[in-house]
Amino acid sequence: MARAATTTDVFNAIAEPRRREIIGMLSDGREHAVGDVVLHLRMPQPAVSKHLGVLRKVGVVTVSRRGQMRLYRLNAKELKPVHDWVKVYERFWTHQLDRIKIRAEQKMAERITRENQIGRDKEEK
Amino acid sequence: MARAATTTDVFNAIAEPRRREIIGMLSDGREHAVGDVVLHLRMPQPAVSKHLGVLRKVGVVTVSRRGQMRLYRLNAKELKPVHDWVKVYERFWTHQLDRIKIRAEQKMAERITRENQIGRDKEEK
DNA sequence: ACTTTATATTCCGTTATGGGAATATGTCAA
DNA sequence: TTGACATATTCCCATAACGGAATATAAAGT
Repeated sequence: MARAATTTDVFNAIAEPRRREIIGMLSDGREHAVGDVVLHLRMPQPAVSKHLGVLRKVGVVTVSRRGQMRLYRLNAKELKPVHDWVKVYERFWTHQLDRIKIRAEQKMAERITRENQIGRDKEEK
Repeated sequence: MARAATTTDVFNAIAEPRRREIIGMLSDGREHAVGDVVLHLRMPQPAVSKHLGVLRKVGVVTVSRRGQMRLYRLNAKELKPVHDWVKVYERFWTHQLDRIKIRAEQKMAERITRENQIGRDKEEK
């Protein structure tokens, strides 16, 4: 196997900086035509279409037609898995207090590890 | 050009499910030997070493040596960019109130778009 | 019917990816 | 030193990624 397809999950989809830019442009919650994105982000049209295609397959955007244009809209709830996943690590950089707690836990854990190690050493003797 | 290297930024690094698993295992803030990861996540050792290598290059983990083993520790603050980025979209799925507000904004935006469209149609006549 | 206009799709080339297997490096222990 | 152990690195493979250019589709306008 090679790499997992980008159309597989959201994490892969947002790995592309340009796709994140597109998402950012859609973050106003409004519909945007492909041409808008091309203009604002100054990307070649085929690139935009492709990236939007990826985002659509993952569900991060939805499409609707209006005349000859296609209007893309952000479906942000599909980003929730990313948020949920990374939220777990928030405590590592917020709140001095948490940081102290984490430190304490680490020290404790290390001590136990050390003691276990010593215990094992003795047994092996 | 192909894709940006995974070792380039965090978003690419966490795109790999297995790497997310490894990060998850390190989320206790303690040091873990490569062998621990191999055992707990049941991945072949070279795979683990490679993934840890990627995470280290991005700065998500740090290494230290203890005897013949290398102890990896999570450096979670490197995940903050991801958190910051995705936090922007939190409002889309939390709080009924926000959702209503967003809806209202959308309707309003659509009306304006529609009116502009009509305006343009008239001018072009 | 023909021509713009808007968007999608296809083809191609280069490059990186992740897995597996084998091998290298480095450390401890007898 | 020799050998067991822990981890890293290398090589090869199949795959898919992006970008660019060209082309296809499709809707509107004249």
